[in-house]
Amino acid sequence: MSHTVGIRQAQKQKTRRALLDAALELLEEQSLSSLGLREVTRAVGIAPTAFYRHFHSTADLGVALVEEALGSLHPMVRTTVALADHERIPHAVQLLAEHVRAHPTHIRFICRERHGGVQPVREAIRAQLSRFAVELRDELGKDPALADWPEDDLLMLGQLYVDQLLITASLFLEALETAEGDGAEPRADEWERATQAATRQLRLIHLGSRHWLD
Amino acid sequence: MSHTVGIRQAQKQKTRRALLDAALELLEEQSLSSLGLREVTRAVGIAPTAFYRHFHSTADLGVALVEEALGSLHPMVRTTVALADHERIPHAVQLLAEHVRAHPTHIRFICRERHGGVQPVREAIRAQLSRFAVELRDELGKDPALADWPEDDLLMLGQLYVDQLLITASLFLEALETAEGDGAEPRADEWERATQAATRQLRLIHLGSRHWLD
DNA sequence: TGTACATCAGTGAACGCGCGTTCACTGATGTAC
DNA sequence: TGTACATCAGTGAACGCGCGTTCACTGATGTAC
Repeated sequence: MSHTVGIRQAQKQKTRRALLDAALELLEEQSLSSLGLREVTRAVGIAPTAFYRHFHSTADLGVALVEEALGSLHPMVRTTVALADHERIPHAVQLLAEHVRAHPTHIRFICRERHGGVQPVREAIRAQLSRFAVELRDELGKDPALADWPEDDLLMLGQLYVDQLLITASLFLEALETAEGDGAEPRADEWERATQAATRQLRLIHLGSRHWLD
Repeated sequence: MSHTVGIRQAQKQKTRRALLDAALELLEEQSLSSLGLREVTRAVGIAPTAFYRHFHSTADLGVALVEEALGSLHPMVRTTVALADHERIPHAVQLLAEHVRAHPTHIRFICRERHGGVQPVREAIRAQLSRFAVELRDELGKDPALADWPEDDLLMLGQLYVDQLLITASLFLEALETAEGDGAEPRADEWERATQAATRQLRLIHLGSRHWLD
């Protein structure tokens, strides 16, 4: 039997998790470039110097957050595009809405730091978004309706969708913020309006793609 | 004869300009939320305390930068949409490309702070972008091809174009950054590729709008 | 199983530094007569 | 035009504070025999 994780390693993982979570919460209200290492350790309840056992710097922590926030989303892209044409957009919007409600801090972090002041983090986000665009290109290429498209047109469409989905995510985020407190439900009509707007914009892009080669 | 500006007032304006310019340059490499008041005054060559004669805080300065960066663009929107259908997109892309080359710091600032860590600045940007969307809605409503559209569909289309133009602007910015030094020319093929991508994405949206009411 | 040593996550004191803000000031510019 | 006073953009010293980073350390966990 392969030995268990080890108490020491398990505890280290737990502290690392606490650092990431505390940072994510602090980043609700500020950018990474103004996030202090001491701020994070204070929130976790450990000495400032313990930070260095886990990350070189807050920028390093930021890169880890990018992988965490976007890494798990790749499977969702593939399964969504694999759906029948008319189910795709409602499904994507629904999935995104649920994801934003489940992980609002992740989404805000990505939106904020995509063009933020910390270069390695920007690069990490750009790399992840490129991956999404390429995956979309590959999946869309399997759609019979797009069979005749050249590869770079498909990539262009993929990028368009990725950017649009990010805009949609930030729209849902704004609807969440309109809610009174932090744990409060978003106003139902606000949420519905965001869903409608997102669906229509994606539908319009979809419609454009149907006539692209006319 | 109404008396001239006054030496004192002219000098104050000049210092204010210098503060805004210095801040804009410093914001190439960082976010507003980590920009220090002392950093800005040091770059200008005045005492830190003189800052308060012009702005309450760096957030306040940021709001002023928003008005400066976006305020002057409103006329451009109206004249572009007023063009004939087939000229609109090339003209818009061309205009945007020139604007990004002429004012890269402005564009980067807006992209960065749109979702950045300083709330009053986010609000100011959101307000300006809403104005653009409304202006686009009004101008697009005059287009015979969109005559039958309900107002809120037109607004949705306006928002889609605003967001897309911002994405395009940041695409041009990235092409600029690929250039070796700061003053260097962007590589011609890089620039051309950005132009092509922008044109095609806008054309696809335009195409979608032509078939929206089918 | 027991012992002796190695590892290493987290500690706590100390450092030099730049920050935002206060305050009383200076001296050129503006204004009233 | 000349004088006496008011205004106010910019100064410079001083403050308390939190920052990132260093360093030698502790003591629980891991490992070799």
